[in-house]
Amino acid sequence: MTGARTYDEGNVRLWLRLLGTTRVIEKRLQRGMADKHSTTLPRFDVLAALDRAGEPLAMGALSRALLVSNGNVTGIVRTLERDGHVTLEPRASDRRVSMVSLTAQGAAHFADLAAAHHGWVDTMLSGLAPETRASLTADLGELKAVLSERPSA
Amino acid sequence: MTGARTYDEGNVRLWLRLLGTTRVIEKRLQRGMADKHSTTLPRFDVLAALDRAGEPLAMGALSRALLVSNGNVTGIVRTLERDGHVTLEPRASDRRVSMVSLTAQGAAHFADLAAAHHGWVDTMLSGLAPETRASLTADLGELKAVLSERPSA
DNA sequence: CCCGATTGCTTCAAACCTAAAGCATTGGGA
DNA sequence: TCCCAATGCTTTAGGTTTGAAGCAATCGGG
Repeated sequence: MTGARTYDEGNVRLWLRLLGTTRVIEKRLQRGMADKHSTTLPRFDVLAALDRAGEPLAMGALSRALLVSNGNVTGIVRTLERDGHVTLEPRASDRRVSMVSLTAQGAAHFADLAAAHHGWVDTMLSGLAPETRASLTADLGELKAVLSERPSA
Repeated sequence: MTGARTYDEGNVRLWLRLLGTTRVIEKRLQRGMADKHSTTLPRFDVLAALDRAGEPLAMGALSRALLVSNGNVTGIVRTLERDGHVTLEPRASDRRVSMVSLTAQGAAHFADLAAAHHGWVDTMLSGLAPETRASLTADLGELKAVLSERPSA
């Protein structure tokens, strides 16, 4: 006998598969960013958030959008600023707030990165059967909803 | 007109969902490990690999099992050794190799962590419909196979 | 108006992570 | 036997990440 379980083994199996596949894809993207464009995924994520917003964002808005800590964004934005991809300026109406803007150079850089990123993702996932891709996308949407309903585990 | 696409938008959408759900779960587990057990996921991963193997593992075997760099394992194992959870010893037949063993304390510690970890995962995923869980698990298996077929993007 | 709480961000210590360089050991060919 | 390439690990520099402490600016009650 294996004794009474206090948890369902199937859920752990699902989690390990989710984690495993995500890590493999993420490592390949990370490697591509480093090898072909001398940058990193976190920097790409910040540029993507700014591009998506279409307007300057506060540091706090960035950290909420990316699900990372405030201090983390400070460091990443600092290197992006050093490399000329973004500029920082206090908001006139509240000087505590630092607004981050994409420069023309940053926007052009991001366009390159996004094209490469999308191409890599497409290459990696294109071997998947269309119906598998559809059901994965739908099921992950359901999972996301389940996770939202129970915010704190 | 949007012009000819060189990639399929649906693949990127799937990737973003995969990444988003994985990050949410991972952050909660990370938080739980820190708050309830004063440890981290990478440390847990190393202990899990040793427990799973059931015998001492070389540093290189650990880094391959965890998909992380060699130097990374060096650092994590160093802190685990400092805290008395593992011991390090050169292999007699080849002194270049460092064998990592779980101590009794490390094994007991891991048992606690594993129970908590499985409980958290079970709680987070238990809201999922059984058939959704089954199809997710199966589809992720297919995705994993697809990724294995094309090792380098 | 004033002062204490709040808010937005930065700094800090500790840990994680990688690629590249370095060190020690091993093994194979001349 | 000797040497040198290959192997296993560690070190290093640079970047990512967090939580907590700290600083500056703002806001609100008295």
